[in-house]
Amino acid sequence: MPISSLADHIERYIKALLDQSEQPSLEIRRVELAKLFECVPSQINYVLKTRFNSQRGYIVESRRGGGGYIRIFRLEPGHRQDLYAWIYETVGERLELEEAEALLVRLVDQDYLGRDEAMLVWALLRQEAQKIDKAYIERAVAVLLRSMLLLLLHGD
Amino acid sequence: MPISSLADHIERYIKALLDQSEQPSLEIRRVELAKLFECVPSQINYVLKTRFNSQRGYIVESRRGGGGYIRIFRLEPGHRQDLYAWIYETVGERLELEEAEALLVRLVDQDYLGRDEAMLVWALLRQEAQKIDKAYIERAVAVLLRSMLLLLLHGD
DNA sequence: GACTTCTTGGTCAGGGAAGGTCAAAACAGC
DNA sequence: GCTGTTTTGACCTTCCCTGACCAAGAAGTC
Repeated sequence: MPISSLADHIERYIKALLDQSEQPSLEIRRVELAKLFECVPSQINYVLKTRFNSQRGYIVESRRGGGGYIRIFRLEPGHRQDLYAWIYETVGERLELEEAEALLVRLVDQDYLGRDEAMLVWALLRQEAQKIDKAYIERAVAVLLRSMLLLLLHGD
Repeated sequence: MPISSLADHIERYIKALLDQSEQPSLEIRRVELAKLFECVPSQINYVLKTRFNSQRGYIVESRRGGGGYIRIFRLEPGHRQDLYAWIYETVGERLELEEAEALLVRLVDQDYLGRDEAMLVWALLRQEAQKIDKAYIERAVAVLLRSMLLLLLHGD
């Protein structure tokens, strides 16, 4: 691997912008960034996909058409990126309710989550799971728990 | 500094007028607005159709001919006590992504939700929805949005 | 009252301006 | 050479904006 590929440069540039920004999110225009680094626009997508995915603690949202943009959220400013990777790994694509409960307990034990927050997540999870077709419960639990955790952990 | 199209500017202008106004409604003349923003009159219709539809909590009424006008009603937010019931009702069992976005915009407009929070929920929603089997997207969106909203609004 | 004209607003299709996807080529490190 | 990563380009989707044409109400004319 080269010390610094073009993708690495773009990654550093975006992270610097995020550092400067007061807000938790940043808006860029794909064409402009591409022009700045003298590359094709789709290179930006590659960087976003490999460096700014949710496993690494980022969420990317975009809009096409005139006035389009790409918005990047940094879930946790600074450190502890591994927490997000861990959540993605642990939750996975399917999760039983019992596993979800165990996971919540663990997060509370390790002080990533308050007890009240965990209870609320648990209550919501159970309530929604009740209404879901058996065949999809495990998938739904995974998606639900992951989203709620990302939402909660981001404020700390 | 959000990236803004002309439609976004017109939207903000109209909303500012509504905010200033004592009444929940506002009367405009299509030509005048168009002149103000140096665009074609039909651009105003585009803004009304995409930003001030009933999904987003607005009702538009108009009249042609001499002395014609366009009147925009902003539906007042329900009482805070009703918020949960309202969310359950509005989200329902299935929800299209488009409807979810409209609901989020509305909650921000009516100050139930911060702009940053709403953008994050939206980003998470889109991201998770992408990975879900088409046949279940609308059910999943409903469940996800409801959970995230209840999680965020809890405590207000 | 019927006709005409003027004054508004409405609709819709098409071009343009973003961003997305995917597969193949190029490249770097063993 | 083999493998995994990067880079590119062709093609696609979504959203914005305009202009030509349509519809309706008001006011004047006979």
